[in-house]
Amino acid sequence: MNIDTVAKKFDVTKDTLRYWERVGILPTVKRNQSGYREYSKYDMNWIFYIKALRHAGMTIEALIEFVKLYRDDHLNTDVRKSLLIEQRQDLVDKVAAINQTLNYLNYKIDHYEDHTLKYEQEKLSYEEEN
Amino acid sequence: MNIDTVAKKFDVTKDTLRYWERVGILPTVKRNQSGYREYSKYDMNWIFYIKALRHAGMTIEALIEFVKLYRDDHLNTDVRKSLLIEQRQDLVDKVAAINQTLNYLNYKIDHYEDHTLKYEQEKLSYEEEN
DNA sequence: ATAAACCTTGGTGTGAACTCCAATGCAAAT
DNA sequence: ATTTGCATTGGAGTTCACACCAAGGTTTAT
Repeated sequence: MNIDTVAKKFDVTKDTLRYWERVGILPTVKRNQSGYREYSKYDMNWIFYIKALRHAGMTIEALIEFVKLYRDDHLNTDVRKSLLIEQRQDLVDKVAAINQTLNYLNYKIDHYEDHTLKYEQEKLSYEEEN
Repeated sequence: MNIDTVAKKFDVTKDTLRYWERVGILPTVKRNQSGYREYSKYDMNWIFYIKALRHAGMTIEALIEFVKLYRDDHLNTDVRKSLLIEQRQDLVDKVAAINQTLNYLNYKIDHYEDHTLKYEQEKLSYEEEN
């Protein structure tokens, strides 16, 4: 598949695909005889995955670190698997953080009419030590 | 509370606090007789909230929109409450998106040893149409 | 065979969200 | 009273993650 087709398939720009490859979070894509990129299924799996992780808020920097390790041929499947587990933990943490904000919002919404309570709640929301 | 204390309390830089105020997502902070900012409890509630929403991926742009509406004195509590509910929905959507990526990761991890299956799964993960 | 429509690269530009800096004023310490 | 330190502002600089552009080669259409 050529770059334009892939870009449309995954709803990213061609520039983004070239950028991701250039900084090393996409593998080096095979070229045809005239130098055009030919994306394989393997490449597209990475595109799918990277797009999802970017969408979840992972930085390019973090992804570079991850794929550098992940694609290291010296690693066995166990180590690689544990990298995935680490990555999963990052996402779980992210969800937990957002859920905390959601709790805060839920409380605010539920007690909106009661302004005294609201004040007390907001006080509690970030002051645990005192 | 002065700017340095507040910055440390919420783990943001002083520059960021001034920036947030300048673009309008923090209320105009009261000054003491020598022009120094004096943060109130009310201000700090906003700092807490904005930090959480930024952390959850809300853009400054979106926050400007939100607070402009929210702080509009002409609004009654019902409208303001519905703004919070909208905001909550945004976060719920965000969590849902990350959870989808988590499902993908979970599958990858669970079937890591079986490379054939892995390939099939990755194929399925983004190809629903065909 | 010429034009239109792709692809390539290297490099520059852009917008968001800070981050830093210089000049200046106030405040606390010695 | 002078040094040290923290505050202020306006404005310039930085980083991230692309987006855009020009110059050139290739493929497809007419």
